[in-house]
Amino acid sequence: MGVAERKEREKQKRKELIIRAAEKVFFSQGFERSTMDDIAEEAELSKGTLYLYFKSKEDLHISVVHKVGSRLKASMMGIENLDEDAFEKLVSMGRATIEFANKFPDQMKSIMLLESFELQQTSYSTSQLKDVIFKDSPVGIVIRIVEQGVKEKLIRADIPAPLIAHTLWMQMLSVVRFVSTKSTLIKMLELTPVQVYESHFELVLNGIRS
Amino acid sequence: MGVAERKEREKQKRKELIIRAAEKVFFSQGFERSTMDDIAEEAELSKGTLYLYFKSKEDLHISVVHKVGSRLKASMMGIENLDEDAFEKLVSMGRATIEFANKFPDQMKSIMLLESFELQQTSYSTSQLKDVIFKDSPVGIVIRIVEQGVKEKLIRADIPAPLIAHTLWMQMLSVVRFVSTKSTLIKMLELTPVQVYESHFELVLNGIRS
Amino acid sequence: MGVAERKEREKQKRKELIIRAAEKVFFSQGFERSTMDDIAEEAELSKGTLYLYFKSKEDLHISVVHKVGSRLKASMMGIENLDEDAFEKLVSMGRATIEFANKFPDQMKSIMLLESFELQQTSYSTSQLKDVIFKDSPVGIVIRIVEQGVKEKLIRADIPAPLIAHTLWMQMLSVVRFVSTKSTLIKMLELTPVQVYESHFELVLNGIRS
Amino acid sequence: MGVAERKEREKQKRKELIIRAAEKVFFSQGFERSTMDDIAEEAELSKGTLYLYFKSKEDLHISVVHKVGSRLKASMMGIENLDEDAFEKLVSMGRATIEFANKFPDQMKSIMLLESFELQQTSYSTSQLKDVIFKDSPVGIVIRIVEQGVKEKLIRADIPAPLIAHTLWMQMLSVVRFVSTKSTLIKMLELTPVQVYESHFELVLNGIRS
DNA sequence: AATGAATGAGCGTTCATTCAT
DNA sequence: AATGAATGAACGCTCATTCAT
Repeated sequence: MGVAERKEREKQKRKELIIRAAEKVFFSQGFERSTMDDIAEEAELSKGTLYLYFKSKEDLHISVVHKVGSRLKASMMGIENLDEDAFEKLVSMGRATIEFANKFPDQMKSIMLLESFELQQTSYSTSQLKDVIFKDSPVGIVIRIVEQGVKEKLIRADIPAPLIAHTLWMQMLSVVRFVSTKSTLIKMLELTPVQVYESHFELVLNGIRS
Repeated sequence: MGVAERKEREKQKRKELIIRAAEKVFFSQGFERSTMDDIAEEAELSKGTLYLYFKSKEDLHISVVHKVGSRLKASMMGIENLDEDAFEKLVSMGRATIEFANKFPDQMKSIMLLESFELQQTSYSTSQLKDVIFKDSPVGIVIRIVEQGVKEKLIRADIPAPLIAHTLWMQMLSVVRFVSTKSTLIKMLELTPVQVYESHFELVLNGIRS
Repeated sequence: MGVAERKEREKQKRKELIIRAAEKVFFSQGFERSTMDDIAEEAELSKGTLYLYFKSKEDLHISVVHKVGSRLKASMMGIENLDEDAFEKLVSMGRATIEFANKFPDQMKSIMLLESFELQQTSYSTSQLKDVIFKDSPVGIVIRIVEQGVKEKLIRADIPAPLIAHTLWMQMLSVVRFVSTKSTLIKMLELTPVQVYESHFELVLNGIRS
Repeated sequence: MGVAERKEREKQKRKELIIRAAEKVFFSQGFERSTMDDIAEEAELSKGTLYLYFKSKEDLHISVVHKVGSRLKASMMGIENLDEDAFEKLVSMGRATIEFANKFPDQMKSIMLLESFELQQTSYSTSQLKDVIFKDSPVGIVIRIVEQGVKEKLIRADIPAPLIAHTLWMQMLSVVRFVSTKSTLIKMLELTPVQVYESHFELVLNGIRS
């Protein structure tokens, strides 16, 4: 019986291996420009093998997105249940996001790309991808924190919590994008990413204070 | 030389014609999924002719992006010279952007896509595209307005003007993206895009006030 | 104007050329085992060019079948209007078929294959092919000749003309198949194809005499 | 040795099992479109196992054909030794064939397909398949019956018995093909298959009568 | 200048076959 | 003996690009 179990585990490992290879390739070349050959080579497997684990390039793509999304979400799991007020939690989430972006820059990029996916006239599977990203998006957590903040009378109640939450999240992605994109500019201004992040928090949180 | 001139003008007209056709096609199907055949048909020219004016599909793509960028910039040209204070000008720019987004949603999408293009280490021409978008980005105008605001003592001087300007511009794109992406959500919250935009202005402008 | 015409004619020639190449390949290897590469090589064209003239391998296949069918039918066109009685016409048709089979053995093979196509569990386009072959099948002519024969009181009226016609046609294919398939056997029996054909006519025509 | 024997028997059983599975799959999807995976699944064995018993897909195909052929032949074994004259025996064989075609339409189709296989210069194994089908074809039995008929002075002696036999058999296949192929036509003519078969017998047997 | 026929490299996917376990 | 994971050579089809006219 240990055999069947180990086999299963090995199979999962292979799947992970392929997803990791696909991640690398997708992120470095974009989905459309990535070929199954590229991925196979990166994974050091034959192309046919990929199809043993994923039924199509698209299926593999979805798995990659899913994986990335759940990784981010996981890194935020704890925050919601901390013994902090809403503002502290929002800052914690921000820091967790930044940490994630530093640790896994490629994956953060993919998240930002995905969240603006509808911008591209994407063919086939946008709806599926949206589902995936929506289910795994941290925005759900943010909504609940904002609701808590409204209850605590810390956050203004005149704007619906979900709107506030989405705005916060989008602005969060905004800074991250800025820092990762315009690093040269930041250096030229003799600033550090940390300073940029901190002033961002100050500005936006101030904006929502009740 | 009149002849040579007219020839030149005709050539430019043809180029414009092709760019317009390409725009339509790229925006309706995405770059990768658009074929030179599609564009040729839309332009009512033969495929070979396209290569007389653009040396590759990529070259045509860059031209389209360039065109779109300069169109947005043009729509903001006047604002800088208005007899308004910095805050009024920033609001004017915001409104101009929103108007542009309403009038040419596809082109606005392409701008947002481009501004986050560097997220993908996209293959071939990212550096060229960056140049294009940077040169044409309205952020240059915003920088000058913020500098004016600092001089007017309306805007806080403790953060470098370019940083403020970039932040403002990124957040601007952020709301536009939000409105265009999450329109269903906005309806569900019984809000209108205008309300979303107005509260955005209030929040971010308040943040930078000196 | 002559230019456009000539172009059109050239285009038709190319189509013919491809069809002829495809014929060769399909008949020598069977449809499924023939590849577009094979056909392209036989036609001395690039694979892409084939798709300029035929939208798929299947489309090309149908064209080939069509061509072959109409070639056979054409070779029988005159017979129906001869000044002969039904029996003489049937013999004429038989001879025309044999002549065709001698002149274009590959194409005759394809006709026989097609007429029994429903035997194979053919996928996709059997219905289209059936239409093609039915429309072009000489059986239509045979039916009209048998009807004439019934009117002339030469052919028995107790069996419906179409049934007789189909039987005749199927038996005709039967001998052709026999001669082409079992030529060694025929030689061993010290017979000639002609003798086999003649005794066939005698037997089957005798059977339908009124 | 009992052990070795049982092993051998078991091996044969497995082979039979696989052939039966392959039969199902080949007949329901056609040879080219059937995959070893399909067959393995139908046999409830792993794909690798198939290669333990058959060295290739083609080898398996040949075995299937062989099996079908011998099944038909078996169903006619008894007839040759009946106490009937040649004509009665020929009718018996015809009826046996029809019965077989009714009971195993798919297998009958495959026989007919095979008998006209040489029409396609099919690739690989035609020669092997020919051997198989020739060895197992009921035509051998027919030849002996016709020879008996000649001796009995029932059947004309001016045409070599093998030629008559082959003609009869080919025409037999012809009707079966007709009935199975043109069933709609037969219904339209308000006929039954039985009537078609009976008139066939009448016609062809009459033709060979001495 | 303009055409459009021709090209050929490349793509996602399939599947007969092999081989380590 | 049996497995099933892995392979890799094809396949049908697409499309950016070239080039003779």
